[in-house]
Amino acid sequence: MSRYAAAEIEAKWQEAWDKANVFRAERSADKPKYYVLEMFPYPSGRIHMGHVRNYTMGDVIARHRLATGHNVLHPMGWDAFGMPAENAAMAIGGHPKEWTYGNIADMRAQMKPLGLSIDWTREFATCDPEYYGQQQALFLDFLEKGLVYRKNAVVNWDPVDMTVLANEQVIDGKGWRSGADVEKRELTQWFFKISDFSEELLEALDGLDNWPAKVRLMQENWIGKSRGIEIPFQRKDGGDPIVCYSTRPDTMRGASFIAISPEHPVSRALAEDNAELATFIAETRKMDTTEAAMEKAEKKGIETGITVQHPVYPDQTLPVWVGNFVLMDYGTGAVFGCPAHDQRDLDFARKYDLPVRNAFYMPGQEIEVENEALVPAKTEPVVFIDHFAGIKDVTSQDAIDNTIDYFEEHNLGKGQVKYRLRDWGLSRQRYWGCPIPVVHCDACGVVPEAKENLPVVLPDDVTFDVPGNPLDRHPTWRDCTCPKCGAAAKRETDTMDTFVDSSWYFARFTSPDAATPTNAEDAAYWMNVDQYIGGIEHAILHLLYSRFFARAMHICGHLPESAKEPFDALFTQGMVTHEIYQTRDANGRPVYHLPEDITDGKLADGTEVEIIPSAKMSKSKKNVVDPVSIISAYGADTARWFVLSDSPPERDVEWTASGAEAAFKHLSRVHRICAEIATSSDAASPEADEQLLREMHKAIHDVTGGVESFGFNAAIAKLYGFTNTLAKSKAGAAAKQQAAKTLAQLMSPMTPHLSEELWQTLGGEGMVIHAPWPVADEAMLKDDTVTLPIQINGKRRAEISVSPDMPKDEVEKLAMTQDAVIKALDGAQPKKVIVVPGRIVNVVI
RNA sequence: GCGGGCGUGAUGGAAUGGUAGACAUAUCGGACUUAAAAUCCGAAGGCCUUAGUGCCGUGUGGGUUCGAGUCCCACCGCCCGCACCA
Repeated sequence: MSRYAAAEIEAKWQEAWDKANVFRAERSADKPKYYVLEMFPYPSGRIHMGHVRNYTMGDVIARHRLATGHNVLHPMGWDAFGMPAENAAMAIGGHPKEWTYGNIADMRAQMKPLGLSIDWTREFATCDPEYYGQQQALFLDFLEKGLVYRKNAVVNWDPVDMTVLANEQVIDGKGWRSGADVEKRELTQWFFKISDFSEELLEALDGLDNWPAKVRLMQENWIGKSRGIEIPFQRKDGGDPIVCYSTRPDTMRGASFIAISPEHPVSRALAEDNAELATFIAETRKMDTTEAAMEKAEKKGIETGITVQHPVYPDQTLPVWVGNFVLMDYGTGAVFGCPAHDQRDLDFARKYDLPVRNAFYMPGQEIEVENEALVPAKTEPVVFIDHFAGIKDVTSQDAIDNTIDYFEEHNLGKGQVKYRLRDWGLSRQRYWGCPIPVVHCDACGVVPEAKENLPVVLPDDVTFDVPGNPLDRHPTWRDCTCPKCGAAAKRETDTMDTFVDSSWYFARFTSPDAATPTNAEDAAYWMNVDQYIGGIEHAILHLLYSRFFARAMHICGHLPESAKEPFDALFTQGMVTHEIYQTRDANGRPVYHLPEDITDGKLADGTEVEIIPSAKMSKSKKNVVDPVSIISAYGADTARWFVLSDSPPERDVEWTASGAEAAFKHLSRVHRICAEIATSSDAASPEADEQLLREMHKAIHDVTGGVESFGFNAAIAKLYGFTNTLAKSKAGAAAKQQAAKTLAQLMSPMTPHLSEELWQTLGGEGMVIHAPWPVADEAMLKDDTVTLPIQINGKRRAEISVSPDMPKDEVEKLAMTQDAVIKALDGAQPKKVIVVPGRIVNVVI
């Protein structure tokens, strides 16, 4: 009997699929379409287990849909622009373009052996001029519709390398290469007007029923709609009032200071003749621009000397401070501080000895705030002290509403709805990205490039021996003529954020060769993406940007109205993790070791290694397993089977050598069992046949359910069980062959090559990929008897075996005859008996 | 810091509010073998001088419920995101 020769089987069936052109997606009216998409990879050069897991999941869905009669679109491409290519060029020389296309070729070669059901004819990379040229066309359309504009924004500036740094390149406030203190610099940059869509993007979340609730919630919080109020505070020195924005005007009575942003016009004006303040503002500008860093940084302030009047209690005077924690981007760049009811304000007040005044307290306990701010939930009732709007015992939410009304009635302020969502800055001062297609003309100003001049192609003759954007120093690339007046002009040298590239690639896959960004018929037919799969790390930005882009593309006529929400269903999968093996060098610094160098917790020379629990696979920790070596050792089906087993897809899965070995052994076993069954001539056995077929229908039911609901691990557990049943069954050859063919089919989304081989061995007709998905017979799913546990006061004490249809009162009667029940009751009547048919009986005493 | 998530045997994990630990790994025992590998069969959450229809047990502490791994509150730990990483 032949062994399970994965390499041979896999090559053979991949060729057969190619020949039959099974994965080619063409529009068709006779079948329902199904578009399944996994987030496309960045071409780093090597595929990793995370890719294998992600693409295998998508492949299971795609192959299952194929088997259920759908016209499936399952494309693949490359998110190919970005910093790593430039970093590689700087570190090892070469050109980002060569590096990137070389990596794509390598990764494609590593991916193909997985046997994914991908229509490779639709493949593209975002760095192809054919793709980014259409992206430039989109940009021009957006510009025309007022969806893009220019404004000033700050960037991280490395004063030594004379270059703009990404947040990732700023480490503890210093440039990652130069180590110099990073400064902030203001540049004129392009922005997408995503904030115009705040309300729409928020409201439409409700309709995304097939998105994880957590992602919708994260997006809701990110958009951050708040109802608040703008309150002008009159300056005692007669200057323009300082307008504060607050979402908690119910705390007004406790206001004891005003804090304004260092970038606030008042701060800037004062700094001109206040050296101390100027220094403070300069210091603040050195802070990381990330929100996380701002929030974690020590809250500092400096008093301006300006005072304002409390709008409701005119005898109260509040000092105005400049605070490093106030963001100019949000609200009005000024807030009032209420230390009693806000922890940050309280810490600030304690630090600078500012007064702490309660606005309210909890009913029944009049607490003075000490070191912990009193912040009740908005729905909790509180007692207001001396409140101007005449409210006493109400919830904070009611108090907020009343206060806003009161302020509006008395002309003291204006209710305002605000969103946290900011416009999307897309300008990047880098070479390896999509050029922004505009020119700067001395006479006409900023002029969009003419569409017939697209694509604006990146020049190849650039060098990376010095930092900064090579486009800036290119001798001729910038030179162009103004599309408006024909005079000599200069190209924009900024390129687009790589998030732009990934915000519409899903639409481009519907017609990758179209001469416009999309083809209307193809987009109408294939959109939306029926199932999108990717990492939870993209829960906010990528998905929100894509939702915005779909709307903007609709406005410009590139997508139908129905594609405004481009992803019908979203699934966020977990990572592949691995243990970390570590030893220490002479200086006590950690040294990491590759898993393949470890045997029984030891290195080849016998040195014991420290085992650190599972963590995300990363090159620096060396806890990586190369899919290529796994595939050559065991085959793609084993790798696919393993990444789907054990862990639920949304959670992390730990790669273990023993697990991979076990997956291989199992597939070998299935191969062997099926080969035996194929040649078996056992006579039929009515009882055993019936039993096997019942189990087969249960397996069809459970595996189908698992595949359709992302319960791949559960589906695989069921397949293990069914394989055992089949192996032990005393059924006749015919029943066994039927069961084995079904097993091959049920496994085919996960182990497509092996399934084809088994199907052929068992005499199945054609290829399993063309066989319709089996359907479970409902009548075969019911058991004759069920075991009901009997609980007494919630603790299991006995069990009875009954027909699933036995009426409730009969089940109760039978339960009462059980020894354990009689003993526990001791002649008394039970307080209550709960019978859940088919589930449980609980006797309450 | 803020927003979101997760926490179950030695390990990965299963479990529409209804028998906690399915399935798998590692481990141990047995069969087969001259031997090993492979294969097959089986044991197994913890506790106990009472081995039971016993007690305890799903990060910690409370709560709701006839019944909680599951729902609610608080805390602890870990993970993801925080707008120029992709």
